[in-house]
Amino acid sequence: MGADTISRRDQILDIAERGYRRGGFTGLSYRDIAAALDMKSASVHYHFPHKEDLGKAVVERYTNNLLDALGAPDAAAETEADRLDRLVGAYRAAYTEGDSSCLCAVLGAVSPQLPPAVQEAVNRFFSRLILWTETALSGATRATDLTASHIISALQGAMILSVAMGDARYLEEVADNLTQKSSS
Amino acid sequence: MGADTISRRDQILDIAERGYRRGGFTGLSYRDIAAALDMKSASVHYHFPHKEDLGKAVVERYTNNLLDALGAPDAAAETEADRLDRLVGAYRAAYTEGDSSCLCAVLGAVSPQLPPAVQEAVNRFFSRLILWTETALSGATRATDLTASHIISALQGAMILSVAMGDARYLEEVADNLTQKSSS
DNA sequence: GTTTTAGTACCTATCGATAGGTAGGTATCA
DNA sequence: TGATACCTACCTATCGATAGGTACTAAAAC
Repeated sequence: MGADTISRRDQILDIAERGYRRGGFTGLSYRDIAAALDMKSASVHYHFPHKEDLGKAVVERYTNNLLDALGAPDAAAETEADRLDRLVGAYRAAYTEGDSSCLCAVLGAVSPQLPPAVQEAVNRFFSRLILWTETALSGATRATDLTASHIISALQGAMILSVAMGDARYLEEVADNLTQKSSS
Repeated sequence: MGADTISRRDQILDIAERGYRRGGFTGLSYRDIAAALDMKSASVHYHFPHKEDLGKAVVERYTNNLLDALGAPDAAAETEADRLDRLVGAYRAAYTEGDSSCLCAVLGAVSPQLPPAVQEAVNRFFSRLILWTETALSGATRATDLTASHIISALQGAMILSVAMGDARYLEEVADNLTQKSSS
């Protein structure tokens, strides 16, 4: 397959990511995915034999994409405020992309009910994101006195609030609040 | 039925609340509820004809219970810090009760996929909670400079983080952070 | 006082639909 | 030939919901 063509596997992951973010793990079936791609559900099984495989792959890809987008948490040429801006920007972008919640908030909220591999992948998402944030904010410039847990919680919660209320302003307000704190 | 006996209707609501908080709206079936109460699913339909009816009733009861527990947001004999403590305490208690997320965060995260009446009830939960918080913090003593949206977002997000990570410390940390801010 | 009615609260049986998954098959290509 | 990537057909299981039924009770009607 060409470099410019999205593989079928990635197409499935795209649909699944969007579907899980909108409706949760049980809210999207293999048949839904198949229909969206004009194929049959057995073919989805070909790429991902069990739903747990798919869920895990979706979360891992989402995790890697986010951390790639965030970049290094300790690059010498930037401030903590720069990094915090990038984190907040990633959340804004994720909301804008589909008016939906963060994948791992949706899944994490019902974590104990998830298949084990998916649960572990969600756990790793948060561990890595919190570590990134702690590292990003551990420099000398004290961009904010809020902890990494607090920032991630606020962003995740604000995203859900905006989805629940159908209004981006809640996330915007919290995002501004977090980044303006870094200016004060 | 006696005042000390829980009605069948309330038993169903209890099971549904717990089930939805743990597994989301699609994660709990009428048959699950029936099995938990040693009855048949048609009997659940007797009390709540459609799943939408049940979802709405669960959210409304949850909303009323929380706001009752929070009490008046503007009683003269207390400080803003008292009220913030009460809000944070309610979240702590909710987590402790079942190691699960806030009902309306779980539902709100996938709000557009919910039946309309459930979605509206979730919307009303957040509207009322934010209004309560704004009112509680609108006195002269400036207990915190965080907005109501920020506080609710942080608490909701932290609760989900604790569920996802299987560790109460995340919620504890954010809760302490919010209430210690009010002391400074 | 007895019978009828209406309401409550459950049940059995069933429907159509959906869901994860499997076995066996076909077509293509290197 | 083997690998890849799809398909048909089917399985078991589950789900929201419905129709018709039973049992009980209190109140109304006779």
